[in-house]
Amino acid sequence: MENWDLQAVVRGCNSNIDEVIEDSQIPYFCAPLSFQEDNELFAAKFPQAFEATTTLDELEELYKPFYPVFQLTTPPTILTSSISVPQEIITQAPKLIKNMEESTPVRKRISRKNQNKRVVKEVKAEDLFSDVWAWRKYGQKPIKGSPYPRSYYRCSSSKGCSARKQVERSCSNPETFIITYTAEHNHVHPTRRNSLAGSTRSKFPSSKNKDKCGSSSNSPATPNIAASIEDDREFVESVSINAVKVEAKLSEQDEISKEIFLLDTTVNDEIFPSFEDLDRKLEPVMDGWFSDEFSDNFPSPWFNIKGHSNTVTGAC
DNA sequence: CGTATTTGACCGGCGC
DNA sequence: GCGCCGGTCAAATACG
Repeated sequence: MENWDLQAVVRGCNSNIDEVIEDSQIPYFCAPLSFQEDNELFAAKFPQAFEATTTLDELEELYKPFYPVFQLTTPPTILTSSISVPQEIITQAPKLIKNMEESTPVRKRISRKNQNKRVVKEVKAEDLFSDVWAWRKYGQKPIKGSPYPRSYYRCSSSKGCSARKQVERSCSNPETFIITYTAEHNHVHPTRRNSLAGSTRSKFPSSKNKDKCGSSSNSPATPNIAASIEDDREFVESVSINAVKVEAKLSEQDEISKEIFLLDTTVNDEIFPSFEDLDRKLEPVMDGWFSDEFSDNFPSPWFNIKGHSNTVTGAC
């Protein structure tokens, strides 16, 4: 435990918050946001993700056949898991994605000047993981003026995604956490999260472990290319699958929404369990922890939820 | 063994 | 120019 300057602690509290969004009821886990809410929230937080770029436009053109949802016709069509991806998509998407990566080279270090897109949220501990994105922790630093360290996460849903997330316990209200999102996701909502209950480490199925049915037609390219194609296929599928969800949510019919959401998880049941399963498994873990260890052990360890891939740990 | 997390080192921005 | 500080990297470690 470090000996922190109390004055600095007081001075540092919330000093850098550009915008605090009270969001104590993020409904991502089992009751996903309505599409409208979801989309508006996403657009508000990551406006750049909605800006058209040349390459994205090309991708959009490619994907158009897969999301009639965005030009919704009535009644909503319930797509089945037999969604197929045309060969031209499979062959062109990797090139476009590669072009996108080349046109926006990954920066080794993001200049702080470029971090103007910052969204700050203050959430309760139990809402820390109610996030549709998959995050991978890459650093933790003690912050001057705060008794709690700040954890740094990057989006692990997509390679090359520059989205970042910082999590730190609020020193003014230790029961809440301040989450700062920087940069934006360069991909659609993930079709999976790495927050699988019951397993500390998430298992993104590696490309080599994927089903061989869909890729059987692919010639035995080099492993890297094969993996890339598989990744791109997954990305394309995620677009169409999310389109199904979008359509369902726009229909404003809960039952249909549920069905289609279930369909989505069925399509991806190799990849991650349904949100219902996820919630069911997570519930006792979270309940037990927050009622016992969390209160008993705070603040040392100030926060440590084992068994969750979005684990935030730290010590003073 | 593969993948996620931890943690010390390093780098760049910024204020003095 | 120098030092502080926040953010990121990457090797080591942990874990299933």
